[in-house]
Amino acid sequence: MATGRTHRPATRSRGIPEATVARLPLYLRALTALSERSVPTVSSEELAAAAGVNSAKLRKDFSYLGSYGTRGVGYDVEYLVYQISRELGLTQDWPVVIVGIGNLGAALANYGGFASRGFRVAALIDADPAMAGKPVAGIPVQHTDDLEKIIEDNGVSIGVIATPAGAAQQVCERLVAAGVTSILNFAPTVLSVPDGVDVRKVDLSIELQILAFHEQRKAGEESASGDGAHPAAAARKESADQGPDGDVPAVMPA
Amino acid sequence: MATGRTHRPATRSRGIPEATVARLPLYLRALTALSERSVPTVSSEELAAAAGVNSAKLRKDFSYLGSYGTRGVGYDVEYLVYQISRELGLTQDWPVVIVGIGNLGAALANYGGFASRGFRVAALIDADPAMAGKPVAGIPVQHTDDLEKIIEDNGVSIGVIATPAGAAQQVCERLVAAGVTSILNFAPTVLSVPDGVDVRKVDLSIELQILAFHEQRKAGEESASGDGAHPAAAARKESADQGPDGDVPAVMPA
DNA sequence: TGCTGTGAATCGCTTCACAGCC
DNA sequence: GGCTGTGAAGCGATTCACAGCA
Repeated sequence: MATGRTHRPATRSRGIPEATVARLPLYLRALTALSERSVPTVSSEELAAAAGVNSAKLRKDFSYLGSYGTRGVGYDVEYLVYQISRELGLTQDWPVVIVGIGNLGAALANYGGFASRGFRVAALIDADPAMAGKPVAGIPVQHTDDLEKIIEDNGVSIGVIATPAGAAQQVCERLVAAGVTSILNFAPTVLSVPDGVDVRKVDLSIELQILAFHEQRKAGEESASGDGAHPAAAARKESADQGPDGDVPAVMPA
Repeated sequence: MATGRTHRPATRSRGIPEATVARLPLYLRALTALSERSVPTVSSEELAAAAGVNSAKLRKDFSYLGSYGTRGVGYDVEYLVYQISRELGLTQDWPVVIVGIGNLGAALANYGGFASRGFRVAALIDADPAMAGKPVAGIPVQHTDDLEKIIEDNGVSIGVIATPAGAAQQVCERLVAAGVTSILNFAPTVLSVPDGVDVRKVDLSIELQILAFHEQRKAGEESASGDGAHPAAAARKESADQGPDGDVPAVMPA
């Protein structure tokens, strides 16, 4: 137990702010779309609009990576795609295991965006013996008993937990003991992990509760400002920050 | 219930920081677990540990809601559960529609945590005519053509988008035009919405990319500190901030 | 001229440390 | 003595505004 204040300046090593790291994937997606349309260059203004952030923030973000733009012109799309991919570590392939092949786990396994960029589903693992061998998304499900062997054989360092809440902590411990150092947790539980292991979580009901809070507030205000009333087609605004991204806390730092 | 409620929330629910709102669901979950175990009171220290945050932050968070604790003692569990639920708007029922009943949409529909607290799946909507009438999680899927009618008939103000990226913006516009003012977006796209509509997004591949960044960094450092090597059973640390929660940007404000 | 890159100002959240009350 | 509630300090992220360069 870490009682002794292990004060670590959070983001040590390379000085890219967490908030910036969390936005890089957004930029990358926007850039990839531009690349597919063979657009050669973009201005910070255009790219920011496509990524749903403001341009000053984007320029500041990029300034942490280096000086990849050209004054008076903008950014070379292909070059930026490469630089960001490299920065995010997507130029290599990351084998990933998914543990817990229920509804959600199966949906994740089938999710296309997985393989698309740098990630590969190396194995599916479930505790139900009846699932063993059954293929999901073309990959045979393996039993939890073999978890350690699977992790080691495939050199997996990223694990996805999609088990029920009750099983998550134990699965987490086995993953970590077997060598996994990054975990994406879909189970509605707080995971305890040793230093050096990163955890990110995705939780539907938390997101809904946050929306409900704001929804309730809207209902309470009701017609404070003059406009409002007709949300339909009219003015549209690029949402400044959608959801859990622009976030900061991100990962538990090593 | 009701121990020290001598005070009224002097600071009416105006200025609750987004970061605090994003943590309330976490506290609520921890408190609910305590409640089920019939624990009558908790200290900020204990509750903070259960929620995976630090105790000063928790106390500060609660101070925005009012003075619900008792000095020298702690917080009354039942009373706090009620206060936080009320603050989050969970004392009322929120009908929710899910649009896009593919793998993910179906998994969401089946997700238990949905109904558990304040939310009810009012309808499932899909563009595929072949899906129409087919029950998923006991609820018959309806066709997109009837989207507007469904929203209005059920008084839905929260929508979940689980469609492919290409369809998301259009679905979003129809939801908003029909009266939805909060959207949870699972499609990997930036949604444009009018002022007054909140959007939160959940994106698997973004989370993975953020993990990959840190993973790559770890591989680069390698052997900076002496220990390492045996991540197994030893020291375990309550992750300070797991994933997209402790976040701030949250919702696009009205 | 136009757009990037960045110091400086600002904002908001977190953390500290202790006063206040049980 | 113990634990909450909170002013104040600290810190990171955002935003501003403009210098610098193609």
